[in-house]
Amino acid sequence: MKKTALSEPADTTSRRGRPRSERARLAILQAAADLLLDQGGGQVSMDAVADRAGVSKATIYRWWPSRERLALDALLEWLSAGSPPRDTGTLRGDLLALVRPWVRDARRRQFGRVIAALIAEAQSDPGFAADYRRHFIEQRREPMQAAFARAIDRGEVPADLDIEVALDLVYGAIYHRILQGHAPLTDRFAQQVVDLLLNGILHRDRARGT
Amino acid sequence: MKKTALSEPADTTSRRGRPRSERARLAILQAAADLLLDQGGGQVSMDAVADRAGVSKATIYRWWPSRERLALDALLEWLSAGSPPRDTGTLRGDLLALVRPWVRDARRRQFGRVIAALIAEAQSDPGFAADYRRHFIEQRREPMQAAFARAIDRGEVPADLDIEVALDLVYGAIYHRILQGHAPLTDRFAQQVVDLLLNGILHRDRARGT
Amino acid sequence: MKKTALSEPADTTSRRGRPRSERARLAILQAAADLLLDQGGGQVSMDAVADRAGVSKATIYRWWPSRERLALDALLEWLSAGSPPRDTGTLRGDLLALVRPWVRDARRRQFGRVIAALIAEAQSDPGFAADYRRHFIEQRREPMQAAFARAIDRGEVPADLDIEVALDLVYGAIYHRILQGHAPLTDRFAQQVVDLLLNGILHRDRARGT
Amino acid sequence: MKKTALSEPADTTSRRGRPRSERARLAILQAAADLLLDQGGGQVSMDAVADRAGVSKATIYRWWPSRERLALDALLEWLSAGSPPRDTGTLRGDLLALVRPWVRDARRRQFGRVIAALIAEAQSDPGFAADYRRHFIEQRREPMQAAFARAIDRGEVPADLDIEVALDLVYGAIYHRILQGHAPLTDRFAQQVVDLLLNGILHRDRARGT
DNA sequence: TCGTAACCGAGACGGTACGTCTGGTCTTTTT
DNA sequence: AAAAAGACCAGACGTACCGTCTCGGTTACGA
Repeated sequence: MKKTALSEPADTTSRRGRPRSERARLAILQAAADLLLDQGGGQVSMDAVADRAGVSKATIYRWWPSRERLALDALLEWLSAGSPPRDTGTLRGDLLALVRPWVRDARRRQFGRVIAALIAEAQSDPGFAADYRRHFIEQRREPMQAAFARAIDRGEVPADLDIEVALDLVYGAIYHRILQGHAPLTDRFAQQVVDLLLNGILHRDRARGT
Repeated sequence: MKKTALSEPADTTSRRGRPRSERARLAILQAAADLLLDQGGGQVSMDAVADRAGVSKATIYRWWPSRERLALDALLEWLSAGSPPRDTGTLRGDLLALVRPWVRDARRRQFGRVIAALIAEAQSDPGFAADYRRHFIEQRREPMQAAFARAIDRGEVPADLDIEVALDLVYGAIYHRILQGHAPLTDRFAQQVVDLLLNGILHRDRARGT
Repeated sequence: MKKTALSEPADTTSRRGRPRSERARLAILQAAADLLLDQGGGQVSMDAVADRAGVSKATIYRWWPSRERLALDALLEWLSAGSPPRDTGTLRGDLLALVRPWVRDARRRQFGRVIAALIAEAQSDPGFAADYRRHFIEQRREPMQAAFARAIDRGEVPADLDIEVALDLVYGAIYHRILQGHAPLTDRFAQQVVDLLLNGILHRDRARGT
Repeated sequence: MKKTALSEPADTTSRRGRPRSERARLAILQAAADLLLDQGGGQVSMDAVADRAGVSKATIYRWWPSRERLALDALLEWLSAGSPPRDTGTLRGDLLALVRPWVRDARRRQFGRVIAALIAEAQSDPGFAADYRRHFIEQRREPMQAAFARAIDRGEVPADLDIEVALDLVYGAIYHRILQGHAPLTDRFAQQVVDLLLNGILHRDRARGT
């Protein structure tokens, strides 16, 4: 299913009048995505999108309520080839399978800028925050929650583990590097994060390597 | 050390000309901090600050190159009562001593908005990003790095621990909750993060491979 | 012909998009004219005009490139009730018919200030100078040139008269009093100027009345 | 006597304290004159003069009350080599002797701009207007008034001639060309103005050459 | 001789206005 | 009905000067 977009006008079962131009819709999303990933979040002005898409500003505002909503939609369209979650048999395998593609996406062009702009907007627009969390955050947390649940079923981890906290450690660390940029975001880093979370950092009673 | 501000005129040993008005400086920082923490990052317009501080825009621009630099400076001034790092004797104690005050600061009024706005700006202004990291990120990482180093000295954790990754797990998790707002940021959460990092999440009882 | 204004959008045969608001145009010109003639040329700040007209500055700048262009346009609108040139049958009558209304206009409120400000601006803005001359200077010179031409046809003055110089004597004297203000600008003065120009100041050999 | 300047501090008979720096005074006047005649009247900002003269703004304001006063003073200093009025024996000779040097001065670099700016300022500053007229206008009218008086004594022109109007015709025409710039200001023009004024433009009974 | 009054440089300060830009809305004509 | 065009209001942006002020340092008179 392609259209998870936010631009649906409520219900659209009534079919009166001129139908919506698919050409315009795609041009707008494409222009927005280009601007997002080339110039960064701050450059997605409605004027710029309208200009680049050959579309009038009013047309954009008819379907998207704000710049950020459009940016989110464009980004979702662009990311939509999401990896289907896999069951590798071990928690470590599952986590790496989930984390690595995300790390690779996040390393792209101006991804940090885009995410940062979305987060910033989410701080002051509750409506947008809800959409953002649902489409961006929860969508990635859910498969990882399932992986943890499977690990509990397998007896790999204690049943009283607070899964939410564990998720925050994994995604938090990755987001931290994306946003703060104090150190590079590598595959090796992703692996280190997973291993540190699984094993902890304290010495064990008996010799146990990382 | 009090004045870590960004508005210092280099060195100022030459004392020619009218001296800078401390009154104006404080009024500006206060006004900026108020606006930041009351309305959120996006409301710190230069006009608003100038108006509220009873100061001319030109005076602000003489000392701060941009809105964001001013916001950062105001925030640093506001946070300046930093807790001096303590040595509690255990890594767990040290981490909690560092993390808890930060969590409490971060829970305040519109802190998330402010941080988010600063991060967003740092994405596209390298000069600002450098200042932001130096004054905001590194300043908090350093005492925690020292805590980890002490733990290694004590033999509490393996000497080959990658401290940077450990830091990212702790601060990343906290920042994640600050910014994404998907779950509350409590003292209990801070403790869970520390314990999970220290002990890992895997069962300990029996022999366990990686 | 009413609209000699400078704010015409070239040709505008294409009628796409929202049409220009005549209400805004008139409000701007009225506000500018009021400020011009009440406070004098220097007080026509764009902010003041925008404020008084209840219009955004951007709207003004869309149609007028500069404060001075706007001032000129407002003044032309205000003066537009121009006297149609008359043929009185004698050069003296024609000149007086042309000069007297101009003298009366020029005696109004802060006319000198306004003209002086326009002239000052014309010195350093060639584009504005062209408009200024075309709409302000030439518009008044042309009917007087015609009057002189008719006088030559009638044999009233020599055919080799340099009309331009004669015009400069008449209008120069009037402008001089407007701008320098060293003596009052009266109807009597206008008549003296005309008579002096017509008869010269040297004694005539034999009796010749004024 | 060289110093007709406006910057005299009242009376200055008390000679206490540091005497005024002649070096600074000259640097300021020179800088102002340079800016006036190179860039035109509008560019004589106090900051620019202070900068170019290597002097503090406060020093300028201590001796000159405003930008325009300084500009006038600088210009007078620059023009000071005034031609002493001559008696050539005929009115025509006297007028040409007075008008020609003035025309040559006026043709220089940015003279029009400078005069226009002074006139514009004089419209709204009565104090400045008085100085301007005294030093600029009257200074040039007086010798011409004397020339006309001599012509009346000689019986060259009627005793009831209104000299002020005659002066306005001559100077008005020249100023008109300086300020409006609709036609060049040549020596020939000056001569035409004088001759037209002397002889009038109407046909005479008998042949009389220009 | 030496205090002191006036000067000078530097430059920060509160202001005003500039001209530009973007966001979001509104009003037409065209499809 | 929807799209395209584009005018509109609102208001922040960063800059340039204004004229005032507070300094510290420097003359050169006059007690």
